[in-house]
Order: sequence, then structure tokens, then C-alpha cells
Amino acid sequence: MSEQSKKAASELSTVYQPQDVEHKWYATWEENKYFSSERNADGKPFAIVMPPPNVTGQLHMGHALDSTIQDILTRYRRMQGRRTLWLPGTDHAGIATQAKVEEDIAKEGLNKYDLGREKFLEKVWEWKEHYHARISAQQRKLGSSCDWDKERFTFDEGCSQAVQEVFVRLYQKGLIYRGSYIVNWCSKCQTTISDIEVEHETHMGHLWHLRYPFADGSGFVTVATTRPETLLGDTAVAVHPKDKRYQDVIGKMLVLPVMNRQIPVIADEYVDMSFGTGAVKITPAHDPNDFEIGLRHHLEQITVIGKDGKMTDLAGKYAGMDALECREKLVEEFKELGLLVGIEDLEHSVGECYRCGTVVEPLISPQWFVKMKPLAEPAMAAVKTGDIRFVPERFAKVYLSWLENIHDWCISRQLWWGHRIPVWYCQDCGEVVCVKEDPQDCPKCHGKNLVQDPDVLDTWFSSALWPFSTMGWPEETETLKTFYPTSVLVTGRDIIFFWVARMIFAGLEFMDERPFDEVFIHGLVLDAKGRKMSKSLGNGIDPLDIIDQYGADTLRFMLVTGNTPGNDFRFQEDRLEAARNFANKIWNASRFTLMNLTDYEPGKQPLELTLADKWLLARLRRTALAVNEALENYELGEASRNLYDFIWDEFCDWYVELAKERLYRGSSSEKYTAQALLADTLRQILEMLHPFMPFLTEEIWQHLPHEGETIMLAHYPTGKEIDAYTREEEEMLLLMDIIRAVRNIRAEMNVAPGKKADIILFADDKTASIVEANQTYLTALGHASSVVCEPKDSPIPAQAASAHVRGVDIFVPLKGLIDIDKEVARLQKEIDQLQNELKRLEGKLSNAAFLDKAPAQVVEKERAKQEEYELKKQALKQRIDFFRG
RNA sequence: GGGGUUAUAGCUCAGUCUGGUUAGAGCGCUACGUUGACAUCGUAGAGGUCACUGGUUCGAGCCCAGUUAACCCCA
Repeated sequence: MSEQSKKAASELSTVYQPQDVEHKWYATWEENKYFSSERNADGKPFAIVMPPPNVTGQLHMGHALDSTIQDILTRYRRMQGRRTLWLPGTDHAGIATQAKVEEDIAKEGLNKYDLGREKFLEKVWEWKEHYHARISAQQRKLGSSCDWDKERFTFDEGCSQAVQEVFVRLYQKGLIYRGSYIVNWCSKCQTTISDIEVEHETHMGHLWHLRYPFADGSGFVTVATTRPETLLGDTAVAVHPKDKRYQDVIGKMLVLPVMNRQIPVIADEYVDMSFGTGAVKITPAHDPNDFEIGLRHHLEQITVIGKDGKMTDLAGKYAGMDALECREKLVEEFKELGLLVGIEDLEHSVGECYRCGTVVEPLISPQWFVKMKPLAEPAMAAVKTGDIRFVPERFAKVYLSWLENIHDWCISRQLWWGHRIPVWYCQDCGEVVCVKEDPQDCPKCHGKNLVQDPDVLDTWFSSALWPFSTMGWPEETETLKTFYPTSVLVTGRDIIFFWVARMIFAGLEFMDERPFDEVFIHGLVLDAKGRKMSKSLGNGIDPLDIIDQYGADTLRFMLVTGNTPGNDFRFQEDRLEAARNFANKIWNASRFTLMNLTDYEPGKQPLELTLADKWLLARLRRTALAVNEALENYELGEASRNLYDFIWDEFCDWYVELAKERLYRGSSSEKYTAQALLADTLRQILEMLHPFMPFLTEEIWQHLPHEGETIMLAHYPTGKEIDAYTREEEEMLLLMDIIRAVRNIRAEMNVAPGKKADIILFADDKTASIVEANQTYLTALGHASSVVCEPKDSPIPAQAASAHVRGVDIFVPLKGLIDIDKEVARLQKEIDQLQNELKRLEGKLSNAAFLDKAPAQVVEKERAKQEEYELKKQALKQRIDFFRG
């Protein structure tokens, strides 16, 4: 061990201070390009593209979880020798970022029109630069080992090229078209949004029952509506074709009140006979379902509500009025006309903009769409055939059911911040020109009078290309050849439709290959009360605050421990504390180890392994096997739990204590062996834990004997190279049980911790020899002055408390300290517990069917148990008799 | 209306895929304790009809069906 390390060990603080080490190590890793995908150049490629966080603002806890998971997987694979690429990036987030900047300039009393398109976009770029810098700093704080040299932005030059290419190709294939259809309009964002950007919230509202008179004066039809203001645009009333109530009125004409327009009664299967009156007013221009019905029945589309949320000129005398105000006035008018039948309270679902919460208005307008059916088919097949695997599997169902009911995707947005639609309209001949490069003149009439479509594309259009646009597509780059398809996509369950599905069909369409082998879906981070973290609730927690307070390792460990794949989890302070305490525990076990390694040189002497050493190795082996298996299956919580238990319970609580005797009072060889085991086991612990807690593990690893320049590139322990030591593991467990029994007796009998007592064991020869060879463990951990083994039938010691473990009778003579009543009660309690268990076993073993059908192994196990408990019961009973007799 | 998730100790959660251990952890609680790494600690302990009902099985916290409750997604 170096002088420097010796000094370090004694100078280490008794409390781990993450702030001291985290910054230092990240800088070192980055400077040395350990994150680079050029590392392990001969290894099998492993790639993850990072779901690009929006440059809207800073990272939240969900990003911290997402990045932590990806970093764990990446570091694990890198340590396995794989050539890893974790490709970072950010998303321009069209609608969201534009809204933020608009909000920002509004503080100066400006709007985007004051600035103009160009100036406004400059502002957005400034915003982007600011938050991008913040986001990448946050990723570094978190420890993300992504290849920064390959970082991308959805709106950078290369990604934009890919977007143009894809648009033109889809257009030429007829999969992108422009048409006037009903779309979702957000009057606050002043743009259309796609169907999945609409969130349906349940609200209390009213159902107005209104009368529409027949044109021939023969009475009325009563319709029910939640939005009376739209009736100004009604062009029909529909009933179900099988509805007996309305058979004779189908085809008759009604007079639309107020507007005095004649509209027909039509029959359509869509109508729900049981809802309202069974007669539905049809407004093709303001309801998606009515729009469809309108198409089927060739109804006129009359737009009565405009993009500004006000009534249009077609709304007659209500023109110019706010829609909600119009509703009130209109209902009032119906009342006066005697056409209002009644008002009912109704809980109904209202579409809201997912960005700003404004109620969405369905409007007809000319927009660009992607034809989804032909793209959805292969995307479904890829998952059905197992070409792409969802983890956990249940999310495949969610994905498939969405694609089965897919509608065409409205991709045009009336925004400024985004990829401009590569379409020009010839003002001379009306030709529509769709090309990648800005056209010089019209290919048809050669006129120079071309105007580009003012709209931009939905952000998700560019996100859909992320797995290959970031790797240089449409060029056939080395990166693309090496790393596409990527290995796994890690993302939250909330964007399966928005993003995962779209990447899959885009990858299949343009790369002719799936974008990733597996999709690992994780849940959402909720607050301590189980609510989604959100700005409006103000319950969000900034990962940076947590990192400043607890350290990144602690945050990371907390985020993956005690969590099951795909499930949401609650962010709780006490879990953070538990993770911090764990980091501190490792730190102190390491301090202990380092303090005792001052004269240790690896490989200097042969080792003489004791029972405890072999037990430790057996446990290390099992832990490594379990951790590897869990990581292969994306069970990160399971992996971290295994490490936690091994490190705390077995390495710290048992092995460190077992080693002390040899370290302080052992022979040179004994001491050396204990040192070697401590050093080597701790090193492997750190290596296994490194993907979870990268900073702490690097810091300590550097002080321990090791090979290589960084733990990041050390070989991930597999456990396979360690002997199983099954027999020694069992034998050690026996000693541990005896120690626990002795401790229990001492605690129950209130023996002062400083006071030593003898231990007398009645055991068979084999057990006696194990005990005798390992006496020091019992004296040290059982606070004993001596340990004596005697044959099974020896006379029972007087004035002793006793226990029975695995066929061994344990006596702790406590002259004058024994409270007989207390001891009897203690023994009786244990007998009662055994009695219950024996009853269960007897029932089982007297069941002929069990003996007949259960595997022999299971039966044998139950028999052995019965025998052991029976013996134990007898021993305890004997003790009670002894005291009573 | 369709689909999904969850229901296990006072609290927060593992374990259920692949049925067989006296059902585990952290926090909290009780008692004792500063034994030459750690009080962000140690030792010992208390605490659970595994939501309910039925079924399958030699055997169910785990598999199947249904019920109830909470949450989520889709329409």
C-alpha cells in the first residue's frame, strides 16, 4: 500500500462527505474520455439513446430516475467489456418551449408578433442555450456516463436534415397528406394539437334538453347537449336506425331554432339510444364524432366558433360573442321561446390541452397528416413476433391496443419554434412543391413566386427519428452501422404512445429495422403522498437540491432500491436517509479495512482460509450471481437489495467482526489472510456497486489494491470464479446460530455487556470439532470467557440458561444471575412456538396424499424439520423440568 | 364502456413470473449498549388471518375465477 493511501485512510472523515469527491471524479472521468464509445473497441456493442429531456426547463425527479437507470445499465455493460454508447441529447419541445418564451417576453409587455418570427426565434435559441447548459450540468452531477462527444439536439443541423428527408419520402409515398379535417385547437397555445395531446378530464357540467320543431308543425324532437352554443352550427339531428321512438320521423325536416335553418333527421348507428333522449344534434364542424357522421351523410360543415374562441360571422346575431357567453344567452333565448325542456347535472369528460390545460375546441382546418394504418401494421408485428420486447411485458398490451385503434396523426403546428414544413405553394399555378432543399422556382410553371407553408412540425415527428437521426442518418455512418439497432430504450410509461410507438414505426420504415431490441418501461416518481409531481401542485423536488444535501450516489441508490420494474414509486425522505446511511456504512467499513491494510501487499504470501473466510467467499459468490442475474433481467431493485444485504449484514456485521481477532491478535499468516479477504472482497463489492453508486465506489477503490486506472473500466465480478464452499457455508451458519442464541440468552437475562460468561455446548463429535477449531469466533462475538464442548449425555450444568440450536444444546452458566421464573417463561414461549410448527408438520406428514404426491425431497425436508423441532422441544422441556424439579 | 395497476407489519415497500423456509427490509416502536470502522452505529426483541369469496393442487401470499376498494390509461 502506498504512503499516500496510508495517509488517506487515517485522514478519512468518519462521516462520508460526497461533495468532496463527486465533482473531482466526474471531471477525471470526462477528461480521460472513459465515457467514450471508442472504449472497448473490440467489445460487442451496447447502445442506449437517451430520451432527450425538453429544453423547456431543468431536469426533474423523473429525469433523475430515467438517467440513473440508463447509467446503471451502461456502466454495467461497459464493465462487462462491451463497447458502450449512451447517446445524450435534448429536445427542442416546440409547443412547450415556445410557450415558455412567450411567457418570458410577456413580462416585458411583449408578444411574439411584436418581435416578429426571426427575432422571436433568436429569443428561443437563447432560452435553449441557457437550459441546455443547465441540463447537461445536471446530468454530470448525477454521474451520467454518456458519450458527450456524440450529444445531439432534435433541432440541430443533422436531425433537421433527417426530418426533411423523412417528410419528403413519406410525402412521395403518399403517407403524408394535407386536408381539411377536424382537429384539436388550443386557443391559448394558438395551435392544433394531436389526439394524444388532448387529456380528458371529468368535469361537472349540465345537459340541456332542447326542442327542435318539425318544419311541418307536427311537434318537436327533443335533443340533449352539453354544449348548446354549437347548435348554431347544427346541420342535422341523428337517431339510431333501430330506435322505435323515432322510426316515423327519420327523413323529416326540422327547423333549427334561432337560425331558422331547415335540417334533416337522419339515422346513424353511432347514436347511443340510452343516452339523453336518444336524439342527438349534429354539428360536423365542432365535434369529431359529428364530423364523421357529417361525412357519411354529406352534411354541411358550418364553423360557428373561431380560433379565437369567439362566435364567427356564421353564428348570426351571436357573432363576435365569447363562446361561453353565447351559451348562456342562447339558453336564455330557448327558454323564452319555450323550447328549453330542462337542465340536468351531468358528469362528463372534457378535452384539455396537455400543455396548458385550456379546453380544446374541435375545429375544421387544413392540416398535414401522417397516414397511420400502413405504418402501424409492421410496428404491431414487430412487438407481436417478439422482435421488440417490452419489459415488463404488460406494456406491450398498452402499445398494441393503441396502435390497433390508431387515427391519422396531425403533424402540423401553428408555431414558430420547430422544423418548418418543407412544402412550398406556387402562387402562380397553385402547385404544391415538397422538396428537401429550398426550391428556386416552381417545377411546373417555373414561376418564382413560391411561398413556404408557415407551419412547423409536431415535436414528436423529430423525436420519432431519434434513434437514427442522432447517428447521422441518412448518411450510412460508422456509428449507425455499429450501434443501430440500439440495445434498449429506457423511458417512462407515460410516453409509450407519444414516443415509443412512433420510434418503432419510423425505425421500421426508414432503417428497415427495429430501433431497439428491448423497451424498459419504468414508472413515475410520485411525492410522499402518492401524487404525481407537478408544477401546479408545487410538490416537485429538484434533484440538484437532493444531490447537494445527500450526494448523487445516495439519490441514485434510493431511486432504484425497493422499486419494482414498471411501478410508480413514492419519493420519501426516510428512504433517502436509509440510502445515505448505507453509503456511510460502506465508507466506514472501508475506513476500517484501509486502516488495517497499512502493512498489506497483495500476493506476498499464500492464504490460509478459515471457515469464516470460506463462508464469506460463498456468500460473495451467491451475491454476485444474484446481482448479475437481476441486472440481466432489468431487476435493478433486486440487484441493489442483494448488494445492500450482503454488504451490511454479512460483510460489515459479521465478517468485519470475525476478522478483528486475527487482525489484532493473529499470527502473521492469519492476519495476512484476513487482510487479503477484506481487501479483495471490499474491492469486488465496490465493483459490483459501482453502476449504482459510481462516485463513492471510485473514491474507495482508488485507495485499495487494484489493477487499472478506474473502477469504471474494471471487470464486473460474476461470482463464477469463486468456489462454492457449500459445506463451509453451512458450518458457519451453525456457528452463527449458536452465537445468536448466546446473545439472546445474555440479553434476556440482562447480563451486562462487559461481563463475560462461559459457554457450554453438548454436541456430537463433528460439531464439536467445528466449534473447537473456531472457538475464537464464539468467545469474541458471544462475549465468552471460555467455550467447552461436552458429549450429548453429560450432566446438565446447574444455574445455567439454555437454548437449543440444530441439535446442539447451549448452556450459559449464570451463577446467581438466573431468574428462574423468567428463564422458565422464556423457554415456555419458545416451546409454544415450536408446538404450533410441529402441529402443522404432523398434519402434513400424516397426510397420505402429501407423502404420495409431493417430491421426495420436499417430504424429506419436512421430516428433518419435524425431527429437529421435536429434539429441540424435548431439550427445552427437560430444562423446565430441571428448574421445577 | 374497455384495459391496466395496486391491496403483505403502525408507515413505505420487496417477495408472486418459476406454488413447498417458522413470510422479509427500511423507517417507527421496546430494552440494553459508546466492546480499538461507523450513534448516519451495534445487540436483542415486539409487531402480519398476506383485502374478501370460491376454485385448482398433496400443498396457495404466489396459479385461476369472482367481489370490494384506490389509482392510472384509453374511449
